[in-house]
Amino acid sequence: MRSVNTPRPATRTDVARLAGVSDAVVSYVVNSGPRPVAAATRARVLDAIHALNYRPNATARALSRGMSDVFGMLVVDARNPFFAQLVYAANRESSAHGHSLMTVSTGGSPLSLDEQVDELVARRVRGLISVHAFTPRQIERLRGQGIHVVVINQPAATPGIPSVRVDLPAGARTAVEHLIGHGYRRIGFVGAAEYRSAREHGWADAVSAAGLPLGPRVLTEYSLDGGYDAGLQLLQLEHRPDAVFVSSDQMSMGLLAAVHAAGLRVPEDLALASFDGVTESAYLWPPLTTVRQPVAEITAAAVAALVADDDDVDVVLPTELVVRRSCGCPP
Amino acid sequence: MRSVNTPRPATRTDVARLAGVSDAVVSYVVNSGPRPVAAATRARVLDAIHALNYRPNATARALSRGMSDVFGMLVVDARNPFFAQLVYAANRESSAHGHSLMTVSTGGSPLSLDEQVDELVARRVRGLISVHAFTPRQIERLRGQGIHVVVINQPAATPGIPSVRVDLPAGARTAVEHLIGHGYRRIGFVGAAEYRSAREHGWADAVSAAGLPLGPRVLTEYSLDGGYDAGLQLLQLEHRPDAVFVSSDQMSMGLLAAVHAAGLRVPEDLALASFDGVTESAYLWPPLTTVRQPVAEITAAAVAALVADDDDVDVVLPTELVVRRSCGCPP
DNA sequence: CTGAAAGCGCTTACAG
DNA sequence: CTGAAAGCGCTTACAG
Repeated sequence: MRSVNTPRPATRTDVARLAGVSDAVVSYVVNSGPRPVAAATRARVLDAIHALNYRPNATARALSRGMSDVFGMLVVDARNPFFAQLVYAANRESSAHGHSLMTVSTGGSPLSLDEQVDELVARRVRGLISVHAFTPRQIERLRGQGIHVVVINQPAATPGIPSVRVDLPAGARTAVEHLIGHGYRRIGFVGAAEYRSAREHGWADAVSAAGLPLGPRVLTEYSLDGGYDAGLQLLQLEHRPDAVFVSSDQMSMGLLAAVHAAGLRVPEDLALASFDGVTESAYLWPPLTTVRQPVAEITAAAVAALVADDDDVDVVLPTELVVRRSCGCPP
Repeated sequence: MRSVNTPRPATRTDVARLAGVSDAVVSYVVNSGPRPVAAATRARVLDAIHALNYRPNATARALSRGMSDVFGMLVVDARNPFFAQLVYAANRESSAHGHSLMTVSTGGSPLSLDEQVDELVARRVRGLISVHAFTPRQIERLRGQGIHVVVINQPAATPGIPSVRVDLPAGARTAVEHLIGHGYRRIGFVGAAEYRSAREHGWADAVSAAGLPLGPRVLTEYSLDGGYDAGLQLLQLEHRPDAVFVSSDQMSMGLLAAVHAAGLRVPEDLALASFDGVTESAYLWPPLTTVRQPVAEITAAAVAALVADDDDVDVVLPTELVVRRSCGCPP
């Protein structure tokens, strides 16, 4: 059972009393403003803070300021390694700016996206990093609450809202061009229905530009199982592709499992180029040739946009093709 | 640039005014208590809430109650798939109980564990789910702030603090016994220095009980790279083991990469049994035989302990050996 | 440079 | 069943 007398944490008033100053002065030194404090006074306050092990109550501050110092982050599923790395990086980046991060995996919740955003709004998060696009109505609502928003990794910028993204079609194109350079002539595509366009267009452009016919296209889910399924479908085809561009490393991992289970080999029976460049991609067999998204730079730019509060930001970051063995390159 | 006149969100007073009642009554209906409200009044309030799209301000509520409705969660690194799954499950479980979850990956932060806990304390989190053990001093401090704590996945219970765990040695034992059943006689161990004892003891017990000599033991980091390194070390040994028990699926993934890179095969050249049972383990090549930890049950019990506020809880959950191909079993 | 005081949006005894 | 009022721990004009 819980012990009876729980000593309450020190408050700003306790500190003020001990230091012999007013509450306001304690606030001034804790926040380094907005008014100046004499050096001697400041020292006394600091001593008192230390002696009492005082930590400002973040909820009181949030109420008073009308805004917390928490950022919210919306991803589809933080178990996907790419999102996991984004969240991890965003966490570090937010901390560096004195903010905490509250992450929600929107997929797999019984609540709608709007309801999940509402929860964050109720907590008065100061900013929101979202991999979901928002409708003008949603943006208006968020803005009405004074919440800054930045949308990341969407194929295109939403007007009037800061966005940080990567040139998805260009990234896909470099991967497919690399596959073409290997001499593969029948290049398939695996992607997800919802986000199909950007990466798929990159694939289609590269294939067409090389004067080749479009290979088979499989649309599935962004998941391990989706990738596995896609692999199965591809392998069952009467006329199999000799290479495939897969829209995410997680899908590639699933697809690889399907190929192995069929007793076939990558790249000999089916070459593969992937997208994301998560750490795991180097540890799969074979190691993935993949388009690396600059996770640290994405989150850094996103947090910067939140902090700067400039709605006209549209940062487009470059991707980088990481060549490993799944495409057929030598070790 | 941001639009000028941001309409402020509706407050409880707005609702009260519209419904023609006092602020207190709005509170009573929002919280279904602590005082009863007449049905007709209640209906008017609900209408007003709806009309104004009112959402209670969570920060004001937290200040007033002295406690937020947020749970904190401490993991080492949420990019590790096992932790990612724990976090995901804890998130869902918390939501089901009306709580939000704020997760922090303690590794890789420049802050100490104490400092990271302090941040959560400053936010007045109501409870804390931690994969780290706490010292009596830390527990005392947390308790002093009225914060409930539950420690998960530690090898042993901390007296006076609720804990939810798995029988680590028993789990390891079943995996190693399975390996022994295959006829392997020289069985190695891969684990991490910090948590070595529990899983390592299980391995050692099973090996000794079978009258076999202990195979080589490699201590490294809980990471992909740690697993890769361990694989390298094992393969360089003059007298290689014919099987190995690896302490985590993430490490196993790294080790598998090392084996493949060396042109060797699992299980033919080195059989493998792993620990955790993350989703990914089924998609590796070969699929991992692994000791599955009941992630959903762990988080459910942890949240239940937090909600119940009973310090004497010590839940020990069973693991389950999932047999796949890495141990040498047929597909 | 410092302090007294109002206010942030809630909750909760206390009266009625 | 309902309301007036104090209080949670901060911040921030406003005076001095």
